[in-house]
Amino acid sequence: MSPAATMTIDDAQQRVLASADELFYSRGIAAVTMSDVRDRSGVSLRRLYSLYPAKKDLVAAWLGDRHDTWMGWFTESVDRHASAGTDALLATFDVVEEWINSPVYRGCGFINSIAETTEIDDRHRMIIASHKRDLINHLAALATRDHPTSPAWLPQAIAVILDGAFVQCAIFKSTEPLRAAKLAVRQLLETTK
Amino acid sequence: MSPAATMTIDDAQQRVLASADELFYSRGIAAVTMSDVRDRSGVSLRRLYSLYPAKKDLVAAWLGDRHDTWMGWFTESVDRHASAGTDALLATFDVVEEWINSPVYRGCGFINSIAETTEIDDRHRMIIASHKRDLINHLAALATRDHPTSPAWLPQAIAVILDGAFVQCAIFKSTEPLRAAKLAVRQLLETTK
DNA sequence: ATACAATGAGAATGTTCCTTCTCACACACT
DNA sequence: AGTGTGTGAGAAGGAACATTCTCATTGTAT
Repeated sequence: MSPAATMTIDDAQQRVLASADELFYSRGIAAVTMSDVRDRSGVSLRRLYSLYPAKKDLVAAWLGDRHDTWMGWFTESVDRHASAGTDALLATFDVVEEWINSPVYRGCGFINSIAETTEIDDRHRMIIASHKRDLINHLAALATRDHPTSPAWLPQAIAVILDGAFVQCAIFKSTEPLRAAKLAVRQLLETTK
Repeated sequence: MSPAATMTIDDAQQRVLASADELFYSRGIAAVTMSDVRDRSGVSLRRLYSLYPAKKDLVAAWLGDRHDTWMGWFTESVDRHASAGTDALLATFDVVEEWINSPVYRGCGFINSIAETTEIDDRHRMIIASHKRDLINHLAALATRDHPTSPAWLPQAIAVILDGAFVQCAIFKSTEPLRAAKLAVRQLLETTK
């Protein structure tokens, strides 16, 4: 009944998703071939296609997986900084700075992906929009908790500022845009306290 | 001596650049073939390749051309709004709102392009970074003129906010992010006056 | 009118994929 | 040990596309 396998289904799936993340994020979707994913994951093309019937299915799985991973990392890191005394909304900038400073940083994978029109369809766009919506919602929860008198537009504005910083730090290969962004948010928080 | 031509060189170049802009901006670079550019411009493949020896050369010409066009449109529109009495830095959001509301809006062409890793090389990345740098410099000039006591980070922060709004308005197909962004900038300007 | 040089139209070339298929092997169960 | 199903390796099929090439045509200068 159980299939002869040098690797369990779950194991293969995990390896594929991990490889897909490294490849798609660092090179972009179009620049990664299914053979590249096979080479890095060690999962044969046959198995790869039995897990994900087409590249677009793998891309969708990757986006979903990256959303889970990224949001998990982000919320936990912000919590950690916030419990260390930093204002939670300001802490988002410290958290993001670590990411942007890492050598693998290449902008926001979701923003990058949506520009790859030959690789992305409406299902993918939906996942990307949900990701950004979830980020806004999380910022809104932090604002409600720590800045109860702040204006309703603040979480959306901070999300805009974060996305702008993701983009500009990638374009300029610098964290200067992020620092300006943080100063702006600090000012907003001080004057809406 | 002068070549037999149904179209002058300048005319062909202009038609190619106009077509390239419509196609590359609306569909993305990878999704546009050289034959698409020929079909829309009416300039034969042979001529197209004599003007631009490779697709990447056409892409570079397009990016340069779009920078000129976009910055020209932007600075003039902001001037117009500002001379009508609106604060120049705030006016940038009204100007941008017109663009984002237009049916062709598909985000910032430069931000979109840089994510198309198979189509973009270092020369292109340089043009894109220059474009963003020029935008920041223009905002800095407006700030110096109209908000002489504003902090040094303000122009960079506004540029970050604009880029974030470009991105989020494209992802959500909505101007809501832009409105939140404008409110944030209004607040920044009021509190740093 | 004639010959030349450049051009347009689009066929041909070469490459790069995604996806499917073949074949020989390995494991599971008898 | 024997049989059958599932699998890995990688070849094969088919499509898309950048770029080059062919050939008939057109405009130009004599």
